[in-house]
Amino acid sequence: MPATIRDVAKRAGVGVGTVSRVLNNHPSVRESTRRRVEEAIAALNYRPNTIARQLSSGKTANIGVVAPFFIRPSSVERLRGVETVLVERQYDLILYNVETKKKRDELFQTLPRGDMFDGLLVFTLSPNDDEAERLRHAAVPVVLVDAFHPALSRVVIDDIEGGYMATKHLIDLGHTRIAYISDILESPFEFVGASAQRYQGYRRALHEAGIEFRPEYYLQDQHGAPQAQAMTHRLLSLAEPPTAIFAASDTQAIGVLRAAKERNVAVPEQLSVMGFDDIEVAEYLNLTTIHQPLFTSGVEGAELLFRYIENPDELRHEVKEVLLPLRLIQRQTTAPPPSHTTR
Amino acid sequence: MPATIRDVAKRAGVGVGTVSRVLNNHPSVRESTRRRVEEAIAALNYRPNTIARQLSSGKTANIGVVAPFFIRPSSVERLRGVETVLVERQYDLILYNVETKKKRDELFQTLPRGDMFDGLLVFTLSPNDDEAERLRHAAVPVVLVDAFHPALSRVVIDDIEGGYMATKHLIDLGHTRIAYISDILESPFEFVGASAQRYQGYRRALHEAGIEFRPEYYLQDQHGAPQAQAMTHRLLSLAEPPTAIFAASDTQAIGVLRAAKERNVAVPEQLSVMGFDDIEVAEYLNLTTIHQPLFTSGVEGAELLFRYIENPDELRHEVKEVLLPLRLIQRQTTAPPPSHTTR
DNA sequence: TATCATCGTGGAAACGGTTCCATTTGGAAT
DNA sequence: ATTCCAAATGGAACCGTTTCCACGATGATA
Repeated sequence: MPATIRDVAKRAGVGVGTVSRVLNNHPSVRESTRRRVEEAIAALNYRPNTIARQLSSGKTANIGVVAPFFIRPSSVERLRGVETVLVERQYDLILYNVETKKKRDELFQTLPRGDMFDGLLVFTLSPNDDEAERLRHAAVPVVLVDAFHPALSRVVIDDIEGGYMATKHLIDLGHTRIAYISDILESPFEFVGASAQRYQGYRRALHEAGIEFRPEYYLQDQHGAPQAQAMTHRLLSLAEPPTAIFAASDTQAIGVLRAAKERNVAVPEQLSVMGFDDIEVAEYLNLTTIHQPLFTSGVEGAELLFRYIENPDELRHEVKEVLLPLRLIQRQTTAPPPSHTTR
Repeated sequence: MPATIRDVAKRAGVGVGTVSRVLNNHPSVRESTRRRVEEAIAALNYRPNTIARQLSSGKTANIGVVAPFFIRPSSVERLRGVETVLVERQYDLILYNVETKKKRDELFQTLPRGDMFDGLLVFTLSPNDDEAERLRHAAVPVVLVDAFHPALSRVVIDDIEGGYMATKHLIDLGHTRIAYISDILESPFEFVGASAQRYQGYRRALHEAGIEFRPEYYLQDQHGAPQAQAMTHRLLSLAEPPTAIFAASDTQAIGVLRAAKERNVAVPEQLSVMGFDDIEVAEYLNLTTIHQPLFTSGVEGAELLFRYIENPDELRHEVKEVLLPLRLIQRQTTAPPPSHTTR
C-alpha cells in the first residue's frame, strides 16, 4: 500500500495540513518543519494521490481534446501543437477520438460536465445550437479549433477563401476545366464542414472568372486516398476530362496523383493537381497546396483555453475568433493546361 | 452547481446507497424504486462525478500510453489500434508524449504510481533494469509495445530478423554495394533501439553472403526525411556509390527518394531503396519495405493489458512476449542493380 | 507587564462517490 | 396470525487530498 499524507504527517510529527502546505509550496511553513516533512516524504517514498487531489481541489491538471479521426495527419499536427503548450504548463492530455456520429453525440452530451479536465478543446466538429449552448455553460471553458459556432471562441481559417485561392490559382494558370473532389459534404456528423466551405470558394472563383460550373466535375466520397483515386479515374474517363483537379485535402490529392500515375497522365503537364492543408508528405510529393497553420492552430487553441482557465470571467464576456492565415504553396503539381500555348 | 448523488437521493426519497446501486446496475433494486430514482436523475440532469467515483472505487477507466514522438506515423498507427480496443471497453486514453530524455526519466519515475489509470502501455522506450523493476511492481499492470525488457510483458517484432530480411532481399536481387542509413543508434534515451537491431540484421545478411561491410556505407543522423536526404547525397557522392540503400524507417526512405530525384538518379533502375514499417504513405510512394503490424501491435498491447487488469495475478506469474510477424512488401523501388545483366 | 498582530500549526470538514453492515420490508410457508 | 428468510434499503464510514477555522506561540508595541 502506498503511503498517504497521514503516514507522512505521523512520521514527521506534524498535522496533515502542514504536509499539504509543504506539498503545495505554501509560504507559511517554518524552514525547519519543511525539512522534517521532506525527509518523511523521502523516507516513505510518498507521492500525493492525483485523484484525491483532484477531487478535493477541483483542479485536474488535464486538458480534454476531442479529435475526430485523430490519425489524420492534420489532427496529429494540431495535437502536437497542443502538446507543446501542455508540457510547459505540466498538464496532461486526455484524448477523445470520434469516428462515428453516435460517439460524437455521446461526447457532446457528457463532456460538458468536464470533471476529468479543466478545459476542453474541440477539433473540427462544429456543434449545433443545442450543443453549443451546453458547451457554453459547461463547467469548464471550451475552445473550438477548426470548427465554428457563433457563440463559442475558436481558432479557425477561412475555408471559403482557401477554396477560392486554390481555384483562382488554377484559373490564373489558364485552366477552365477544373474539377473539385472532396469528402462527403453532408457528413454523418451533420454540420457544414471545411470541405463544403472550400467548395463554396471554388464556386465563387469559377463564377467570378465566368467559367460555368459543371456538375460532372464535382465528386464526393468518404475521406481517403483510395476513394479519391477512384473518383479521379471517373473524372479522367469523362469525354471531356478536367485539366486540373482541386482536392479538398492533401490526403485526397495523393489519391489523385496515384490515379494519374496509373493512367500515365503526366503531372503537371497533362493534369494539374492542387491539395489543401500542406501536411508533411505534401512536401515530399512536391504537391502544390494551400498551407494552413496546423501546428499553430493547436498552439493558439491551447493558449486561448488557458487564458480562459486562468480567467474564467473573460469567457462570459467575449467570444473570440482567432483567424489564421492561409498561404498558397506552389510546388510542382500545377502548371498551365496542355492546350495552353505559353507564347 | 451540478447535482450530487445526495440531491438525487433526496428527490427520489431514497438513500444514497440506493442511488449508487441504480447507477451501477446492481440487481437488488426493486423495479419501482429504480424508476423513481431514474426520474430524479433525469429531472436533475444528474451525472455522477467521475473523479469522486474514481477515488472511492479505485478504478479510473483510463489507460495511460507513453509514446515518444507520438506524431510519428508509426506511433499514430499504434495508437489507433489501442484506441479501437479502448472504445469497446469504454475506457479513455491519457497520452504522455516524450521528446526529451528528461521527460522520459520523469515519466518512468512518476507513472508507476498509476493513480490516473488502470494500466499503462509504453511504446518504443525500453526501460533499464531499475526502471523495469519499478514498473514491474507498479500499482497497475504495464505492457511494453515495440520495446523490450526481459522482466516485462511486451508486444514486439524481431528487428534483427527484419533488418536481415530487407538486406537479404537486396542481396538476392544481385546487389553487393548496399548502404544502411538510420537514426542515431546510441539514442539520447539510452537504450538499444530498433534501428540498432536492424543494423545487426543488416550486418548478418552481408556476412552470410560474404559481402564485406564498408563503414562508409553506414550513416546515421537524427530521425527525419530531411536528414536522410542529406545522408543520401553523401552516399551518392562517394567514388563508388551504393546501388541500394536500406533505410531504417519509411520516413527516412522518403528522404532517400527525394535525394535520388534531386540528382536524377532513377529508382529503381539506378538505385534500389528499401524502407521499414510500411506506414500509409509507403503505398502511395510505391516503396518496397518491410511491413510490421503497427495497428495490430496497438490492439494486442491493449488486449494483453486488459487481461492483466482483469486478472492481476497472471501478471505476477508470467512474462508474456507476443511476437508479431514481419512481411516483405515488394513494390517498385527495388530491382537488380544497373550492372546486373538479367540473362 | 499587558495588548495585540502575526506567523505557524493542528485537525475537522468537505469534495462526491462506493461499499458494507445493520435494519426494514414483503411475501411465502406454517 | 405467526414465523422466517431473502430481498431491498438507509446511511455511516471511507477513499486521500485541500481548505479553512481556531488556537498557541512569538515578538513587537505601548
